[in-house]
Amino acid sequence: MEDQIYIYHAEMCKVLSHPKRLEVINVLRDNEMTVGDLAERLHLTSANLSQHLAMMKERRILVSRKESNTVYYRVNNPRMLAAFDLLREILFEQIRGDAALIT
Amino acid sequence: MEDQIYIYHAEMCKVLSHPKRLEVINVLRDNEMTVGDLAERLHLTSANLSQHLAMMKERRILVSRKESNTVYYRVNNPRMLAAFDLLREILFEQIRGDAALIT
DNA sequence: TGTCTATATTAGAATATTCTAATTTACCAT
DNA sequence: ATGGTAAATTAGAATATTCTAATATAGACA
Repeated sequence: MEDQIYIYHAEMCKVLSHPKRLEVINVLRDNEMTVGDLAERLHLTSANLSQHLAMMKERRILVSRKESNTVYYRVNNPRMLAAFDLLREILFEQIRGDAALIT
Repeated sequence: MEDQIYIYHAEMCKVLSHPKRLEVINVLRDNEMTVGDLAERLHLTSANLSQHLAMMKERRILVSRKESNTVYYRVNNPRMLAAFDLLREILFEQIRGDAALIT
């Protein structure tokens, strides 16, 4: 069903609709990182971050690998970064437009 | 602040995180439409649709024009359609990958 | 003015999301 | 085995989102 695609699409957007989850994507843009390092970088508790990561992994935005005790996460698909960047550019364009109105 | 960009970005994604709002974007891809026609097409009450439209207009995903009694909505920026299409393609790619695993 | 039609707004109940704190699991080292 | 460390899971309170139903607004026209 066509409806189902909209539901998947919406679910994907929902995962992207949290500032910290977006920051995870951006920080993992070209490096994998451990949960601990990410938690420190984003100022999140590792419990809370684990929840965000699980959600992103479930939607296959991220993948992980385990090395002994620590888990490394990375972005699964570079096209997701392209989508991230495109939306961000649209936002910048809007903000630039607003600034121009004020001046 | 850099944080503020993530917040804006997340808010934009939140608006995109509802199947009916995504359907609005797709249906308005190359036509403007009245609230009534959209409501019928999407099987929504016009009250509920109005709420979705107001939200999308506030984030400038949509713009409207009024002609006497009726209001026409359209997509504000074609790049938003590009972002829509890109994410949708990533989803299709994922789903194709899943299907391949099953076969 | 009064009425009709199209859209918007508001209030509130049902549901979903988010964070914190506590517990659990997995793996390593002694 | 025991203890230590990294990450994941669970429960639950606080907050946010969504829909429905009722009301309000704006414009057309008799």
